[in-house]
Amino acid sequence: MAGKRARTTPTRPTTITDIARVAGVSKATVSRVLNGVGTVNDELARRVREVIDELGYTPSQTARSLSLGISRTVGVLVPDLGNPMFHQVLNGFNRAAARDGYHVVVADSFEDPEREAELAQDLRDRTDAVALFAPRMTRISLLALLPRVAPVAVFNRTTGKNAGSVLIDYREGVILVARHLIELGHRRIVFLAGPADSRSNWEREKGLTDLRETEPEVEIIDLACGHSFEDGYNAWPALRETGATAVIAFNDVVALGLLGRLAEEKVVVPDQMSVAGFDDIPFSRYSSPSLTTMTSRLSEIGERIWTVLRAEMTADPIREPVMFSPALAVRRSTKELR
Amino acid sequence: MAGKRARTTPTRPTTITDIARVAGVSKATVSRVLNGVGTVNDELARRVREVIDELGYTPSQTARSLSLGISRTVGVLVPDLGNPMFHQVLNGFNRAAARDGYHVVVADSFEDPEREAELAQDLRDRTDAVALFAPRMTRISLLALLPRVAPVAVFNRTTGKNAGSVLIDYREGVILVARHLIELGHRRIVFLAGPADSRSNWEREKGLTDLRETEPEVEIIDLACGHSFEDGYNAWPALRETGATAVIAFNDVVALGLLGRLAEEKVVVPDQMSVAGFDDIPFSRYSSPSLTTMTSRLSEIGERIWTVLRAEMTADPIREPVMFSPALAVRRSTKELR
DNA sequence: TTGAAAGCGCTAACAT
DNA sequence: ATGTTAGCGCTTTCAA
Repeated sequence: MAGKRARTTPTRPTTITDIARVAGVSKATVSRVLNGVGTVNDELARRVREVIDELGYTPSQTARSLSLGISRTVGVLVPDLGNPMFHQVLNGFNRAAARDGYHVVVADSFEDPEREAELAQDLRDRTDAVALFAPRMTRISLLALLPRVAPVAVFNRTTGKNAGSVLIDYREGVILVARHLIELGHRRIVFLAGPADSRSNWEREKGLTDLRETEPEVEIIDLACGHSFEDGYNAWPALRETGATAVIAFNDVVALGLLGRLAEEKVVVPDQMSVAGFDDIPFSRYSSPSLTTMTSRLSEIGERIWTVLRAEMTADPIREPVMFSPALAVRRSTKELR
Repeated sequence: MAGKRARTTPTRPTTITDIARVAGVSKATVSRVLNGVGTVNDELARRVREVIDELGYTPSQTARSLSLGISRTVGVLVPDLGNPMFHQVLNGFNRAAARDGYHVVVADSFEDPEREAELAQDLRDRTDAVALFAPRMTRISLLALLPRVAPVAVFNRTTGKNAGSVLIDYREGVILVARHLIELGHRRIVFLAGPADSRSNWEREKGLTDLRETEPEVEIIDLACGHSFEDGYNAWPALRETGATAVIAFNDVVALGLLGRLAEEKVVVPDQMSVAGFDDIPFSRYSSPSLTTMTSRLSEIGERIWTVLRAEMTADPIREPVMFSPALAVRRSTKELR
């Protein structure tokens, strides 16, 4: 006889076998009781349930998943759980998944493109599908990863129809924001750029490039910045240099960081400087002044990502990119140039 | 012959058996190559790796976990991923777990106490251990859950030594904040209370009760509020009624929501009203004015939760509650009463 | 209605 | 150094 058990370490305390033994029935019966299938004699069922309660047994989802071939769980890879924008999306996603009886587990890659592929893979190897939220990895890596983790849906990245994708039209968004500023009379506008390698920054840049064509009298200045509060806070010296009267921040977090700095520097917003952001995170309503920003229905987007991911799990996936058009939320941080 | 396969639905495309077959070796050899154990002939190993690459194979973590009895993955249950405070902790936890070669998956209960037990259970049934972050469930439910999900560590809840626990000393924290305000000359202070059933709110209340004893000349008024931006924003009318000159918010999120409202109402902070928060979330540095708050080294706390959870997985757990003392971060939102 | 047993994909003990 | 095989905990087919 070869092949004893492999078990390196702890194994679960109570298994279905224990329940079966104590209740004096077969594992099959316990399984049937557990899953409510095949008519089981009431008396037997009762006894089984009693034993289960008594021993405090819960089935191993790992074994169950292996046996069934599915787990009814999906994974989401997020580059930065700290970004409120992702919560909103995650929220909608979670809700929609729950409606379909799916559990959601989240992994944070902490903005490390190197780890993303491995984490996505690992997540996928324990779940039925994965959603990648704006991964930082290069397009090459992304395209290489996609087939290995299918079914997969991607948020805010294009996939060349190699996976479902849901995107926010940042190009349109930045134009909306910029036009708003232009209508207010601003002629020298700074764009505080985000991570150079991110698609969402790239799209904003494209929108601005278009705009420079159609609005030649307006000066739109690019300033490298970043994506955090601190980046916004630190952007002030360079911003002042430009003599701009309005600024479009890469996102709300950056805008809010900048707002904090401007307050310290006694630069009055919006009187001396108009500031706009992107994403409409919850706090942007409560900052002082409240923040003009590009808004999109993030939680609806999350629900849509679920729909797309769900379709990926079926025979006919939705490969046409789903594009969401943003809108402008005008609040107190922008004002007519006097 | 009975018992065909169970498979309801998809099964993984390539398995270790495929690799073994194509490479012309046994599954054991493939496994050895995969895990770098037992000396495998270089030539064979090379061939195996080639086939693996070619077929784009990655091992099923589910099968691996079942066989090994462990997954080197732990779960974290969070009541609200939207609360920045949890990220900070999660951050430290993740980092520490990664150092020990563990993966972390997160589940969000969306503040629903009903779902917490089930989610925790499910999480546990796919991982080696779980960390419960300030669960909303009642103490009874918590104590009932603990043995069922062990190894388990709990953040910001007491467990009566039925599990490892790490706590922030909010009692001490609120006293620190209140004393600061008292020293500034404030004699009528409002506390915007959080969720009535949460331990962390309860602890703050206790601290204030103590304080009312030792500082009889100071009036500390309790106002039911909540934990969100909106709750803080909406607290204004009731707050004004009291005629207080200083306010301690349940947390930074509430304080920030209030700050937004005060700005709208043209109540100048800190000149007309001092405002303090709890948690020191990243944004509290950048608000205008920056927020005086109770700070604790959240990411260090996260690391400590990992240590405690790790110990729970061994023969001698750390059952003595680990208490973190908070400190005061004085910033611009509080000022001497003139 | 119930039980026996095969098999999900993997690991490791054992034999060679 | 490599292969054979039992077994991890579960589900489901098949037989009774």
